[in-house]
Amino acid sequence: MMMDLRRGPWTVEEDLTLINYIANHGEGRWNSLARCAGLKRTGKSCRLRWLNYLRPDVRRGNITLEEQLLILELHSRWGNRWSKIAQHLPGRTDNEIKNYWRTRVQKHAKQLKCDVNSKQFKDTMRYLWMPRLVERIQAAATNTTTANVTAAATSHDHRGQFNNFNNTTTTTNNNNMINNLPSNIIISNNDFGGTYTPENSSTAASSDSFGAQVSPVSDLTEQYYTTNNSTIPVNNINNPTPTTTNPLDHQILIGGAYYNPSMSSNTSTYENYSFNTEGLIDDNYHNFQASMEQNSQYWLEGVDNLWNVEDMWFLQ
DNA sequence: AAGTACTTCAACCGCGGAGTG
DNA sequence: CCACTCCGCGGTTGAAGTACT
Repeated sequence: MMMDLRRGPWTVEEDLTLINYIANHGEGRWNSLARCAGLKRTGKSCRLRWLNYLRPDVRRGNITLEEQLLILELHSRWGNRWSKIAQHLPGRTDNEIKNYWRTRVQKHAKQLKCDVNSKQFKDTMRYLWMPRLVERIQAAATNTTTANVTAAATSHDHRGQFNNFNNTTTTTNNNNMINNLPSNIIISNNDFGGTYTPENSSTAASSDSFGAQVSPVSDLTEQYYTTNNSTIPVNNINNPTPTTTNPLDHQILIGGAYYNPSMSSNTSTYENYSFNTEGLIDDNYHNFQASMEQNSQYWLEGVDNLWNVEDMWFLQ
């Protein structure tokens, strides 16, 4: 029989009912859960409400710089695989990341009058946006060790009204946030001289943890060896020539600059690149900057209304 | 102050895959 | 196999909030 099902925003009472039911019976089997709990909602709706909102470990508040960096990085690898990306951002939901991408990233692309998938926009992200994010993360980490991130409840947040769970202020040390980056994104202030140790890299790619900077991060970094100070594509250990075509497969971040072999000329071998001790800058990066200057009028016009106040660091 | 445009994000929808009988 | 149900994912919508004129 088809009982009348509710739709639209959830009420406090419905939230309470769902929370209490799951506290007593656990989650899963959503259709029967909805029925047994007496909720006039579809199982789907209950699942969504729980996973995206009521779940105790859902992380609220603004997307941090580190999370932004991660989203850009992971999206460049996996595209719109939101749930997969979300797995690497503890407490964030696929919905939230998807919303972030659509409202922020796609907006910027639109304002630049280019497609998010275009090379132009990807280069902008890779050579300007992401390095700048890294710089800001570094700056934040060195400027203060007491900076806190507070997860603020929104006006839609019912949870604080009826229980104590998840109402603690989330306080995160910036150094810890940096440690939470995946190990193939290394923030480093020095040169390319990280010591490669095979035993560190090994095949033990079993952990999804972001904490260990000396071990590969599962499927993200199968092709990487990671050291304390640098991340080196496996291809480059004994063979200087990249063997895959995905530019990001070979992207290395050292000294706050992205090194991306495949951004270079047709003869993209690693020998083409020069490293320095301040940061690793390749010829392409210079070329890109040069072309940016050449097109400064275009870019500045675009950039002028491209970034909101929060993003004004971009211009400096 | 009021009207309008824009932004955000919670929630919905359709689809495809997995499981089951 | 086939039919059916359930679940999870990605795309989309629209209400509420905010900014702008």
